[in-house]
Amino acid sequence: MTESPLAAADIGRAAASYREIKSRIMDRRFAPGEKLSEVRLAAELGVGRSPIRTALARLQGEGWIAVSPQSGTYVKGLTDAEMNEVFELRLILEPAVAGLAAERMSSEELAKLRRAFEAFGTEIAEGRVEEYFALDLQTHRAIYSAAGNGLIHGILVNLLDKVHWIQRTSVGSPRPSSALGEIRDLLAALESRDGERAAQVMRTHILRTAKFRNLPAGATEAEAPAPEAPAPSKEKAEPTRRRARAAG
Amino acid sequence: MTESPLAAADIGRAAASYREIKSRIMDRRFAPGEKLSEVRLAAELGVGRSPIRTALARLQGEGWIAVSPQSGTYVKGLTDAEMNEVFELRLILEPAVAGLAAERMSSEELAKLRRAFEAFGTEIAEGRVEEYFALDLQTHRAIYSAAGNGLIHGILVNLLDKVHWIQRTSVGSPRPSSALGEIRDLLAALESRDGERAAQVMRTHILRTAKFRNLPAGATEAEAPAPEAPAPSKEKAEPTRRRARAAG
DNA sequence: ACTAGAAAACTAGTCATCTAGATTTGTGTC
DNA sequence: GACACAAATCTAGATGACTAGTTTTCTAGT
Repeated sequence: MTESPLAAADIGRAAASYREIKSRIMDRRFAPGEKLSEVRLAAELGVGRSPIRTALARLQGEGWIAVSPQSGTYVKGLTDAEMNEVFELRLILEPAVAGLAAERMSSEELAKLRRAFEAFGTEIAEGRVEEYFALDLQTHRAIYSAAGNGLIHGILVNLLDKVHWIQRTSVGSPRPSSALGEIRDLLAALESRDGERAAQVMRTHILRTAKFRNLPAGATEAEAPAPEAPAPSKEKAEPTRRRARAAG
Repeated sequence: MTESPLAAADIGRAAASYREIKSRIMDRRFAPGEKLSEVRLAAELGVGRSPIRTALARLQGEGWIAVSPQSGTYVKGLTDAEMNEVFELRLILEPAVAGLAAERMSSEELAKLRRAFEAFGTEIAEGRVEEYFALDLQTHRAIYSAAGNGLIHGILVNLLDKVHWIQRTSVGSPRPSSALGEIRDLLAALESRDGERAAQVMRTHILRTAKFRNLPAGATEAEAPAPEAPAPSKEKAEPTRRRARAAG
């Protein structure tokens, strides 16, 4: 029943399955530690097992799930250590990419970013948090593209998804209006075509973002105490006990 | 006939197929532009199509092949632009990772690298080029591991495979004994626990490596004039005409 | 009630088969 | 010979059946 969310739109059932499953992981309808049965997913999405397997293989490659042969497929949450790894990688790549973008971004693209920034206003009002996130996302993505390196672009886009997941996982995260100033500085650096400065501003921006993510650390602890992924190793793992399906 | 190179050793047929296919791509038994039929691979490796598909999906994710639905799977060579992308990414990541490694590498691991270096000798004699490459590889891998970031480690290991492929693709590459001095400097920087210096030395090392790679540019042009990959895009591509199998 | 062990259920891995679409080949026409 | 069109062939995509292994559940024995 329910519905058939993916009727092989026009991208193939495997790609559609990938999108749907990843989407559910991203918004935590599939929580970390949850078991994903191929047959159940196939039935639920109205496709055979093959496209599901293709989708899961890709998700595994991107680090979203872990497969234990003959046992089960589990949603892999990021441990604190892995979150730090993501942060560390961003801190290396993003400033460098911002530096490249300062030299390579087209004036048109830059003007577009500037317009989007001006349109936003001067502070992050109550209900406009999502809007700010969108602006931030647009800025980062534009920088990734402008750097003109497809390899790095792919890595960063995937990384940004993980950051997004982390943000949704952690506490609602306070974000002061000063964050807008960071984007303003970033734009200014890009417009001045000063790679060094753009890199430095980006570095600061990411450090601040992480600071507002890290402080929960023991405060809100949303729901599950410590589900996490059940050891991606081929060894005898200890998969968390099968949990009742959250989704209706 | 031939043989059955992978009898599902102990890692599963899919993983074995992945290794074998990637190995053949790496040493150019599967050349860029060559068409890889799933059924042919399956027959050749003595497995069904499913493990082949799993292996190909992974190789696709890593950028080694491109799949055109209902048309064919093609070995994806790296264009000059993509080689530059690899180089650019290395130039960003490796110095940063070397910096981390300088702070985090254990003294034992460091001593092991030192021993391997001392054992090599003072210059790269005639028949010892492969030996030098092994030393270089060992050093780089040790640094990747010592940085203690699994995410970056995975990226760099995959990247190193591409570098390896590029090296085998380009001209035999001249490598002067001065390259040994670079490794010596690198080790010294690591031993002094000076992250900044390690990063700078690594940066120089990579720049020199690239220099000796780039100079062919129009010299030896080994075999195929310009096979390359047939547009990974979903659009109407122009797959190179099926070529006779090179392997006997 | 509790443990041990057997049986049932469930899992991903693999295979053979079928399908839809792209490509190549063959053939007739001019 | 050159072109247009149709048929045959080859491709990856997808499916259902089956396998080997794990995990859970049931049951017998104490």
